[in-house]
Amino acid sequence: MKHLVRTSKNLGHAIRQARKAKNLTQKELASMSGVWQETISKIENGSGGTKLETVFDLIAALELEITVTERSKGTPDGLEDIF
Amino acid sequence: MKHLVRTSKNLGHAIRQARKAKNLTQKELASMSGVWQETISKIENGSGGTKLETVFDLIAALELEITVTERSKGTPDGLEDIF
DNA sequence: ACAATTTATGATCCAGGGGTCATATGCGGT
DNA sequence: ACCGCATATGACCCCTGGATCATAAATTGT
Repeated sequence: MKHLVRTSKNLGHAIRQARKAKNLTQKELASMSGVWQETISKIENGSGGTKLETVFDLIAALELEITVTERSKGTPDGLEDIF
Repeated sequence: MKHLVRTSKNLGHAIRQARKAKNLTQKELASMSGVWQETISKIENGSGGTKLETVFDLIAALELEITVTERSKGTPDGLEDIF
């Protein structure tokens, strides 16, 4: 699954989805990532202003990766989840 | 060009590279993105703690995109720039 | 419907980010 | 070596994110 992320809300969705896919509770993810459960809740719900490092911690714990590329020109291949 | 981003430093490199590729000065990028030149300087040099929104602003101005995917298992295809 | 677990909300505190301005340092061109 | 633009640094203030704790609300299982 590939998530195009343009907003905090997008990111929140991607993280929640990945967490659910691994059957983790926020609390579990919290203890694996070092990010508080309350903070995870806010992030998953797209509350903005999150710090990059916090995101990196979650991404790492969820075994995801972030890539930055040139914006795809043509028609997107339709397989991404774009929130 | 594809940048795997795990740290603020990675992000900084990706942004600087994209800016250079478009022949923009930090000041120009600043006025196009609404992010201060001084802040861009810090981000490009990998100073941590940046807020997500700031990054999104820069990414958008540079016509880049961020994607979140499952961490690639096997051998990376060797074509990415991994800082 | 209830109990237990999970998630959200609310408040407090503190550190640090980013806006802002001034200035210093760096660097390309001649 | 000098000049001008580019980038970096430093200081200040304000605001907000995240740690932390308590608790409310929602969800899940039986």
